[in-house]
Amino acid sequence: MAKASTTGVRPTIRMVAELAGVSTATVSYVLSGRRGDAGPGVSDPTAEKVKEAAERLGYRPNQAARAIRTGRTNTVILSLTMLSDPWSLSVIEAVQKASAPLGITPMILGDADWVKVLGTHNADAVFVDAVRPDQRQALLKLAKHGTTLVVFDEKVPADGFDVIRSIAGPGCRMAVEHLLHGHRRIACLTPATAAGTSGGSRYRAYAEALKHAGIAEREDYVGLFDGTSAGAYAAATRVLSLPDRPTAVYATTDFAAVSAINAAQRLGLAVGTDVDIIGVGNTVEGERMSPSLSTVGPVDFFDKLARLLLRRATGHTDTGHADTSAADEPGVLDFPWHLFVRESAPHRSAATRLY
Amino acid sequence: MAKASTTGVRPTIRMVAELAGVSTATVSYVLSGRRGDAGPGVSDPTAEKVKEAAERLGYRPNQAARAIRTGRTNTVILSLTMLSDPWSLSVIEAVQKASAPLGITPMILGDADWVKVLGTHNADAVFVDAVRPDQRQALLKLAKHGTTLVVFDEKVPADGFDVIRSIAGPGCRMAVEHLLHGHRRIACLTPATAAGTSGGSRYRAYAEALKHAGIAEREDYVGLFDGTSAGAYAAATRVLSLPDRPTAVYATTDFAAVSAINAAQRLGLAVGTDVDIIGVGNTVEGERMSPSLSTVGPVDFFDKLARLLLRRATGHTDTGHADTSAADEPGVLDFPWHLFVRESAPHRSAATRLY
DNA sequence: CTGTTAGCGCGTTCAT
DNA sequence: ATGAACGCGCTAACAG
Repeated sequence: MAKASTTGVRPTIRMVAELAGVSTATVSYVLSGRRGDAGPGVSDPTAEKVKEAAERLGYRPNQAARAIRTGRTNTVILSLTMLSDPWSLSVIEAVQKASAPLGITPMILGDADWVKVLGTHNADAVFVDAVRPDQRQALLKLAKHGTTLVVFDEKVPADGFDVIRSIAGPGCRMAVEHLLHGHRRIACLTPATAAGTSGGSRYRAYAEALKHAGIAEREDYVGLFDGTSAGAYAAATRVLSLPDRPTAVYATTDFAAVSAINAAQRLGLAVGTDVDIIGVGNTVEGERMSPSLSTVGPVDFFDKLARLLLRRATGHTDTGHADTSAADEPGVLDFPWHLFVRESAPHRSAATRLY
Repeated sequence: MAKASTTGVRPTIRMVAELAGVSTATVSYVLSGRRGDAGPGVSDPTAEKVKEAAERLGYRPNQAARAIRTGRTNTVILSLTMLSDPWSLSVIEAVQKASAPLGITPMILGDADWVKVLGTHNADAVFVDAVRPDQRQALLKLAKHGTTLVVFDEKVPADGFDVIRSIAGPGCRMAVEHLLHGHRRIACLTPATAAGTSGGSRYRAYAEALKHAGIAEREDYVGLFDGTSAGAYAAATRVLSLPDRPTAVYATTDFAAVSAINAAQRLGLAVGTDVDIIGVGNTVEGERMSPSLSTVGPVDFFDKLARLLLRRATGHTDTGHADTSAADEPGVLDFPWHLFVRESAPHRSAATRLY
C-alpha cells in the first residue's frame, strides 16, 4: 500500500473517492451527511470506507468550491471599527454564541475599510458597526447587488438592508437629567472625534440638558480624549483635578466611565458619594464592577442583534432569489433605552444632593 | 434601455460580458488588471466599455470562484483567543498594516475553537496564538494537508509549519531579579489559569527566582485574578493592602501591571518610589503611560510576526506544490527578550533599596 | 435501496 | 480578443 498522505498537498474529494473505491458523489453524500433524508442512501459499510479514507488523507472539503455551488459560505462578517471597545467584544460574544449551533462562523474585520473588503469577500450576512458619510453610497450599492447587510447606524435609511438604531439622544438626555437631580457642576467625557460621528448626539444631549436646566456649559468641564482607555483616564484625571471640581461626570461611553471611576478613586474620591459617574451603553462590564456603573442603554441589545444577523444569514440566499414570505422584510429595528441607576451615580434626594 | 441593475441579484462575470458585448475572458483580463504585462492585450476602448458595464451592474468578482481557480483567497486568518488582551490588538494592528499593500485581508477568529473552523475555511495563511494540548494532533494534521500555519507557542515542535517562540522564562527571571536588587517583599500578580497554560512559566520564574535568592514564597503575596483588567485591579488592591505590604509587584502581563499601577495609586502609593511594579510583554501601552511601565519582553515582535505570516501567505501556494527554493523552510523563530527599565520600577542601588 | 454519471456554477487562463 | 477547458464540490437524474 503506497503511503496515503503525501505531505503538503491538500486532498480533494476525488482522491478520497479513489482511495475508498467509490465515486465522488458517494463521498459527498457521506461527508455532508445528506443520506437518508432525501437523496440516495449509502450503505453503512460504504460510508465507513469513505470516512476512513477521508480520515487517512486528512481530507477537508474546500469551502470555496462548496460556496460556489451552494451560494452559502456559512460565514458572517462582523466589521467592527473599535475592537478595543467592550461594545465590540459584546457583539462578538453574542454572535458567536448564536452562530455556533448553526454551523456558522463569525469572521471579524478589524479594519474600518469594510467597503473594499466586502467588494471581494462573500459572507451570508455582514454586520457593519459604523458608516462614514463617504461610505453610504457604497453601502447602498452592496445591498442592491446581493450582499445581505445589517447596519448599526442612527441616520442611514434602511433600503434593502436592515438598520439597527439605538437612538442615543433621549437616553443620554435621561442620563444627564439623572445627574441634574443632585448636581450642578457636571463634567462630560467624550472622544475628540465625537463632534462629527454618531457619538456627537451623546455629547449634544449633555449640552442641551445643561442649557435646558439653565446651567452654562464650561469648556474646562469637557474632557476630550483619544478614544483609548488610557486617554479617558487622563482626561478624567484632569477634569477631576480642577480647583472647582465637578461633582458628577457624564461619560459618553461605559468604558470611558470605567476609566473615570478608576481616575476618581486614584484621586481619593469616593465614587457615588463625593462624585457621581454615569456612562452610556449599558455594557456588562459596568454591571459587574465595583462600584457598579450607572448607565443608560438599550436592553437585550446584543442578543437581538445576533439573532437578526443570523436570521438574515440563514434565511436569505446570497445569490438573490428572495424568499417571498412577505413578512420579515429588511427594515429598521429600534431599541428603546432605559436608565440603570446603580452605585456609581445613585438617586439623589434634596438631602443628599451636592449643591 | 432596460434597467441594468436588477435588485438583489448578484451579477456574474457573464452578465458583465454580455452587457459590454465581449467575452468573459476579456472581462476577467480587464478587471483583474492582467493586461499588458504578460497576458493578451485589451484595447483601451474595450477596457473602458467593460469597466462601465461592471460599474453599472455593481459587479464584484466572486471570491470563492476566484479562489477555486487560483488556489489563493487573499486572506489570512488570525485566531486570537483573548481579543480583549492588548497583545491581540497589537497583532491585529501589525498584520493589518503589513497586509494592506499586498491586497490581503486579515480575518479575525475570536473563538478558541480554531480546529473546527480551519477544517472548512481556507486562507493563505493562518496565525494561531494558543494551542491547547488537545489541539496538537489537529494542528499537525492541518499542517500536513495543505494549511499554512504560523503558531505562537512555547512548546509545540515545528513540523511543517512555523512556530514563533517568545520564551518567557529567562526574561521573566530577569524581571524578578531586577526587583530583587531593591526588594525582599515581592508580590506576584498572575491569572488563575496560569498554572496549566504557557503563562505558568511566567509564574514559575517568580517562584524560582525567589527561591534562588533564599526568600520564602508567601501565599498571600500571590494575587490570582480572572484575566480581566478589573480582576487584576482588585487582586492588586488586595495584595497592596496587606499589613506587611510588599514593596514590589511582579505582574505576569503588562496589562495586569497597568491595573496594579492604578490600584497602587488609588491606595496613595507612589509607584517607582513606595512600590515598584514591573510587567511582562513589552506592549506599547506600557511605554506610553505615566509612570512608564518597566517590563521585559521581545523586541519588534509584532512586526516580525506580521512579516513572517504574510511571507507565508504570499510565497506558498495553498494547493501544495511547494516552492523548492530551499531557503526559508518553516521552522522555529525565536525572540530574544530584553529588560526595559522605566519609571515604574527604576534601578535600585544600595542607597535606594527598600529593605 | 444503493451507487454512478454528468453537468452545474464561477472566474481564470491557455490555445487559437 | 475569444472559445473552451479547468479547478472543486454539489446534486439532479439516471442505472443497476
